[in-house]
Amino acid sequence: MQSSDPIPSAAPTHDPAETRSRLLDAAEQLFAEHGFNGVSMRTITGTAGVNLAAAHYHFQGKEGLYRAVFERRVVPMNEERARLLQACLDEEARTGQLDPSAVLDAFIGPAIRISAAPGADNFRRLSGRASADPSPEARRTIYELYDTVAARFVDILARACPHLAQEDLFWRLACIYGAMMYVRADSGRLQQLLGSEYSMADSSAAMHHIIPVLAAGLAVPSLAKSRGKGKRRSSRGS
Amino acid sequence: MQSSDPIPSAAPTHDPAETRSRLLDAAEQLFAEHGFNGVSMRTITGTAGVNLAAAHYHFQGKEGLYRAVFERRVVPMNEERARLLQACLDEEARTGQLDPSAVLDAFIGPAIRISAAPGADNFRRLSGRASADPSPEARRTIYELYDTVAARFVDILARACPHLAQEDLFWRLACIYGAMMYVRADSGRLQQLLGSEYSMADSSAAMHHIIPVLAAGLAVPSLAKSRGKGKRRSSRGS
DNA sequence: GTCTATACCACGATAGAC
DNA sequence: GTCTATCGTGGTATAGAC
Repeated sequence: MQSSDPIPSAAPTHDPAETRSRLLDAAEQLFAEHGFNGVSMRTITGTAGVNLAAAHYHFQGKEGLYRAVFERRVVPMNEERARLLQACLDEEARTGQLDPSAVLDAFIGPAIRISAAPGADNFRRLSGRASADPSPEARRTIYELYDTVAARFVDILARACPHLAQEDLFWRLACIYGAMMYVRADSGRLQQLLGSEYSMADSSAAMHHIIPVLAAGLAVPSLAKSRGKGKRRSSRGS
Repeated sequence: MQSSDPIPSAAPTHDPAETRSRLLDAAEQLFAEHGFNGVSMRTITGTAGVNLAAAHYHFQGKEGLYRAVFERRVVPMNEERARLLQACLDEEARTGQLDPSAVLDAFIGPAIRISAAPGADNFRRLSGRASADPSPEARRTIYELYDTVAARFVDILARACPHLAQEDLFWRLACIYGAMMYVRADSGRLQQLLGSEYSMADSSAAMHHIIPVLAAGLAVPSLAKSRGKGKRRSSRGS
């Protein structure tokens, strides 16, 4: 090649990809340990060995960095969720049956097994806490990343549980989401209370124990006080 | 009165009790909305109409104020929990039976119904988030307030579920705590996903739906891979 | 396009006047 | 018991070097 270099990343002062990933790794760890508002950009950039303003250049500030930390992990996780949910639907097309346990597995599994990805253990705790932790604005930002697949999950789960009214579904999902987030957040509270050494980082144990318990909760008959009707889908008139 | 005033609280510049409660109310609301690190002492004192340094005088800083917000609500809540748990034990002494549902009710009920107390609705969300939200140090501080009664609950629940190994108990408690905290934290996520208007602030609906679901989860037989033994207390070999 | 140096205002905390 | 002044540090923004 001659003087005018058509390859933009041929010889940058520093490697941008390296700078970005160093920032993401440091931010992931520190956000997980101290929460969004509990860490300073100066601490993150110091840990990453990157200049403060360079972080602003790449991520447009703290919120942008926070969001980028999530995007890196959530995008592949969503793909796995979508794939497993589709497998449930395929199974339904074949057998005419939709197993609530399989649907739970397709949604919770990727969220729990994420700690198996290299370096993602910090993200597991971070994402568990993020569902409640930050300010409403920050939560919305994160929720957006999950929205499409989460809505799909809720829809399929509702189909798998035709005995449940919308009201039932709401509260059972509270138990499902609550358990999933509590395990991901891994506060250490139960180890402390039980004086035991079981670890929530053990994703296969988590799945083995939690899915059947949540499935048993889903199997409980409707508890909706069906005054008038109050049942689910279709003509949900007032 | 002449120059030296022997009565300390006769005519203070402002009423200390008023100052304290105004600060607690403002802090409770703002901490619930934005988290510990998401609010400034200046915002809290500004909302309360109290001077910044006066807040430091009364609560020794931000952490002290945070802890005081919890103490005000948790102490009476613990008393109710202890009372209801004792009722479970009395019932057991009479009938020889310990109902897991009743034990769940005794522990979760006071935590959910707390939003019925005047002004405590903010605290419900705050306490739900606090289980994961703040830094580890701040979490320890809060956990201490719950410790005694929580340990008692775990113990009684274990007795009510003799079919469960310690390992089972660990994961079922994760579901129980997860659901309880998720309902208290009330992130608005499920309303958004379901497009429905059910409110987690409705404590009687929450109890009506959640207790039977969690109880069904407790009723699931042991899932512990009892290799060797792994079972719980005494010598209930596999 | 990538990064460094630096300046800005708000924060939590404290000392000392009233 | 309450307030003012002040200090070190936080997130953010910009100017300009490479």
